[in-house]
Amino acid sequence: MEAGIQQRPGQVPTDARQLRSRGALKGALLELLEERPFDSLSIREISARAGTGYATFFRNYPDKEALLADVASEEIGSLLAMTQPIFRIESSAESTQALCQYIDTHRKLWSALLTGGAAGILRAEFIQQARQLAMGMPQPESWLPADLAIVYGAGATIDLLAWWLGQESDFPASRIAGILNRLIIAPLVGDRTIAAPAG
Amino acid sequence: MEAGIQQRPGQVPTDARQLRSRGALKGALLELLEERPFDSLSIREISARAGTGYATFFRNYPDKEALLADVASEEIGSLLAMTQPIFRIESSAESTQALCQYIDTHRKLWSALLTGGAAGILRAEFIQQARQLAMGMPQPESWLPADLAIVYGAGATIDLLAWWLGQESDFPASRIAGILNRLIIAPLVGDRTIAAPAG
Amino acid sequence: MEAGIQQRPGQVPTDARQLRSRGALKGALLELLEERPFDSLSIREISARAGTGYATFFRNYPDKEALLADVASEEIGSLLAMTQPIFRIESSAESTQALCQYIDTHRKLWSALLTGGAAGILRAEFIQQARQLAMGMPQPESWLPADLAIVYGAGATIDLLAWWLGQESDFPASRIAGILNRLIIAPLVGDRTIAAPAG
Amino acid sequence: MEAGIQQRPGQVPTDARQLRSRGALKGALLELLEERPFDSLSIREISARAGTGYATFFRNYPDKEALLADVASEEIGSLLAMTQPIFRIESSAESTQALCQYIDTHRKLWSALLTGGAAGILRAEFIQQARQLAMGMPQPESWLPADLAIVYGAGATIDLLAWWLGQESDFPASRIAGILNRLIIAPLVGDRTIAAPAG
DNA sequence: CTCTAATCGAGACGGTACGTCGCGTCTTACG
DNA sequence: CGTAAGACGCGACGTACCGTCTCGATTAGAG
Repeated sequence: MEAGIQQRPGQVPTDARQLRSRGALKGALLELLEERPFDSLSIREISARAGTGYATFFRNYPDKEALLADVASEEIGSLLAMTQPIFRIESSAESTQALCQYIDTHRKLWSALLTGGAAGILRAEFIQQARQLAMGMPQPESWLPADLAIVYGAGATIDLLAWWLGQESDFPASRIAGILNRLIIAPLVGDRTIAAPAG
Repeated sequence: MEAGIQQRPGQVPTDARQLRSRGALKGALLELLEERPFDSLSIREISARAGTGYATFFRNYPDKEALLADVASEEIGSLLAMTQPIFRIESSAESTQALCQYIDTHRKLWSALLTGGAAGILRAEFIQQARQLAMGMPQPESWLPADLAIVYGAGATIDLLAWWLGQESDFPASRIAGILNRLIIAPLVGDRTIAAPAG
Repeated sequence: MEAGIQQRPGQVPTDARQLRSRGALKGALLELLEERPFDSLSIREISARAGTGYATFFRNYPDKEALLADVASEEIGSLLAMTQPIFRIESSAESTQALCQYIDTHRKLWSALLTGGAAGILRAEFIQQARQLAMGMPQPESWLPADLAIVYGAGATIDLLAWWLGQESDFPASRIAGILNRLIIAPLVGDRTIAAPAG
Repeated sequence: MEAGIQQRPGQVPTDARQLRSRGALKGALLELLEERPFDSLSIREISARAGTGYATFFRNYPDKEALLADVASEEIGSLLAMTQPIFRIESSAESTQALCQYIDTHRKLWSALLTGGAAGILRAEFIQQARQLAMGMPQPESWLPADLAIVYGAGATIDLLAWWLGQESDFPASRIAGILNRLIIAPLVGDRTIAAPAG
């Protein structure tokens, strides 16, 4: 019988064919996301673009969302790898700068990921990876539940970036980084020197 | 000739039958939202629950989202009517208190609205009404684009409330109001007395 | 909800749309049967030929076989209406003549019905109608169970006709009628004058 | 190179592994036939039951029907070997007796073979072997085309046996043999002494 | 208080995507 | 290094829902 997913979720398959299929599907999704919003894509369409059989999709992912989550997981991984120490006080300014620069460089991809039906899944994936990162970090502030700090920090960052990417006018990455720092990061880490640099 | 919607959008119908139909549909949606997430509801199901004919749905709303937007618009209207002066510095503490109290009182409803596929539309509706409210208010801060202030304020508030409603443990409304105030409102209005009440 | 068949099986619908759909489907099936064997036809293909939506097929018939049974039922009805008294001794010769003539006239249709995967359903439908007809008739012979008489008579007749229609050479209907009479009918009704006309 | 069938159809393989595979497949089919109708069996299922690889099936048979034909051919061979002289006048009574006895002894197997989707292939296989047997025999009767005699004789016999095996009540083999003799064999061979034993 | 037209229920229809299944081929990875 | 396991492309299946449509039957509100 060949029903169901052969690989456990989160497990990279070893079979070269599966690797090829998944790669093709991920690539096709990224391509299509730059053309149309996520919701409007059908599995048939993604499979066709990937040059893969329709049923093969289900051999690798239970649904469209799982594929997006896979893609999102990778992209967010790249993003966070670049901006790891974002929550450390001493370097948050540099981190937010790096993050916004990275997004700006891959603006088209991230526009696709953050606008359209994909945002929800991206947010969830971002929060999850943030949780992973936060495990070894100290409790930020007593008045703020740790989990809320993560959910809020990740969610608000996503919102801010989505707003940025959705604007017509051209805000430079540095300005957005500054806002991100002052509006979101600073209140989280309790650093007053950021909140009022001019003071 | 009964094609299309008889009433212009945003226009309340005068015919008693239409009023009854819309009321029944809104009620049915609210009922069902407390049972299952929005995405999983079908128009057929909502119509059946409302005791209304299937086609009648389309005589009143173009799609499922429009009905949700209608419901959301009303609920958010009630919410904001109760907490109007939230962005005025002198009364933000009281406003956030009132807001969280209101949500807590209608906890079940707002859980349904903010968790499940409905959140996106709620957020959009909330932002739109926030924009209306903000029209007569002064530009908050120069470093922060006005529209971003609204989008961020509304979005982050929604996120915070959604996190709260999704928690198992019982955070009192007052504590959430405090966090809301310090984490979101204060950085927006630039009031340092909130961000560091002990200072 | 619109799942399932709205009309009880064997019940002719009153809705004009359903009548039209069923008629179109039956016609399409008959057309296609003259082109390719029944097994190789897909529901999609029949629907397309009928100019009817794919899902509409299932609104009217549970599967391909049911549609064939419907068509078969009608055709066999016409056939038997023409040859009712086939099992009455005094007129069996005339009846078999009429039957074979009728088949010969509609040779193409009956070739399609009796060759290809359709034969099994045709046989079943024929047996069922034969059972109906036989209800008011006397027990034929004690050595022969009544039900077997029907099953055998109907089945063997179908086989004979199928053989005839599958032949290249041109047997006249009258000859087949004679064989049918002598080989199948006579042993059933126990008439020796048919079995040995020369005796 | 494993494309295509290594053995010509009708050719018994010499390779021990192929012999083992085919045997296992035939055995598995026979087992499964006693559980569910032929149509509902899948090649995957038969292979699994046989303990053989899925692809191995195709190395030995082009499709499911070919395997059934192989099985059927053997079983019919055994059957006919036991009842060879069925069409010889002088011994038809004994032959039909033997045939029905044999079927009765292997009732379960033959029930499976004659009821369910397998009947068609069995009928074809039976007719083919009957044609082989009939090659050396004289033209039975001038009014009856020789090929029709075979097709009809084989088909009607199959029908009669299928009816018998499908009955709830317990007809003894001898009675069925009598009916077979009188209803089918006698008209074919033109023996009036069978058709009316009491006369 | 009547009559006319809008609205209603019911539900069939053409479409489209879903997720499952089985086929027959072809590639892998293992023994 | 040969063979089982099984992934693949293909395509049909039957289901679900969408949004449109055609029916009477009912009912509201203008005259």
